[in-house]
Amino acid sequence: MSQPHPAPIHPPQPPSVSRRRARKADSGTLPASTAQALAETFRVLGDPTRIRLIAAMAAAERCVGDLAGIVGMSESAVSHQLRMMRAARLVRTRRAGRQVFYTLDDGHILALYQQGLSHVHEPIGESR
Amino acid sequence: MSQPHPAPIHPPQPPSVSRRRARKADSGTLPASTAQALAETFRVLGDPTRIRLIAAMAAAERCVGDLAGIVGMSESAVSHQLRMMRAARLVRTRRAGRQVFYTLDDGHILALYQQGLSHVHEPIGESR
DNA sequence: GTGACATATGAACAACTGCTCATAGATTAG
DNA sequence: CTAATCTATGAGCAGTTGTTCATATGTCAC
Repeated sequence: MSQPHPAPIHPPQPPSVSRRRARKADSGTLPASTAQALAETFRVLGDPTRIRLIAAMAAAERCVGDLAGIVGMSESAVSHQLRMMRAARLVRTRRAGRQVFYTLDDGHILALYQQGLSHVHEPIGESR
Repeated sequence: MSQPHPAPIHPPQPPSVSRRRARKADSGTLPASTAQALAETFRVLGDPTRIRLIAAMAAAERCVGDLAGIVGMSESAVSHQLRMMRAARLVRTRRAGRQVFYTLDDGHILALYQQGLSHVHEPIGESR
């Protein structure tokens, strides 16, 4: 806290050289590796093409060619994206002959997608 | 579908010039604007610094200086990030004297954060 | 008004992203 | 084996991102 929050008194403070943390091993901090991993998950979700791929897979298991058709991109571009999504454990693969079918990795991914949708569809005045 | 999915028969097909969509106005597609908005939300969540800011605000309302201390970055850098997060409607502001306090915009953001955490903390074998 | 503090903003730049194109690998039919 | 099909991968490059630094704005004490 840079200044005493509760009581709105604002005395000019000494240089405040050493910025204090809010607490010590406090709530509000995350292990760096956790923050990294979580950000990585959201980062991969944070692209319109990949969101459309997620949407397509939320409806059904899809092969690469189908996904390319659905999002209107080259199979190469889609394959690159799927590779990233797989590395981030957003999707799983299943091979069937020449085709490789992609599905959402687990319920958490679907839940994230749906939770995100409910935020986006919210009126600008918000629920609080 | 590039090939008949249900029955795993793989006859060599004609050039398949026109890639067919999976269906017409099918499930599995999203209005472009929705995909864009959803991706934007996830994109802003997709950075370790911003995730740590979210974590800090999930615990309590915070002013810019505190947030800078918590994540160990300059107040300028944090202010830039908060501006982006505000534009994406992830956070709200409240001014109190010289300080500006930031909080998560609504319950959806907290839910996304927590849902993401539960994905990240999952064993690599997944819940299926 | 001046000075101190808290926050915001613009420019600049290295680092990264997402696509295309060419090529390689994997699988199956004949 | 060869040819066809489906998918994966590497290089290259325009566009974007996250920081730093300098500067501006806002608020309060005096």
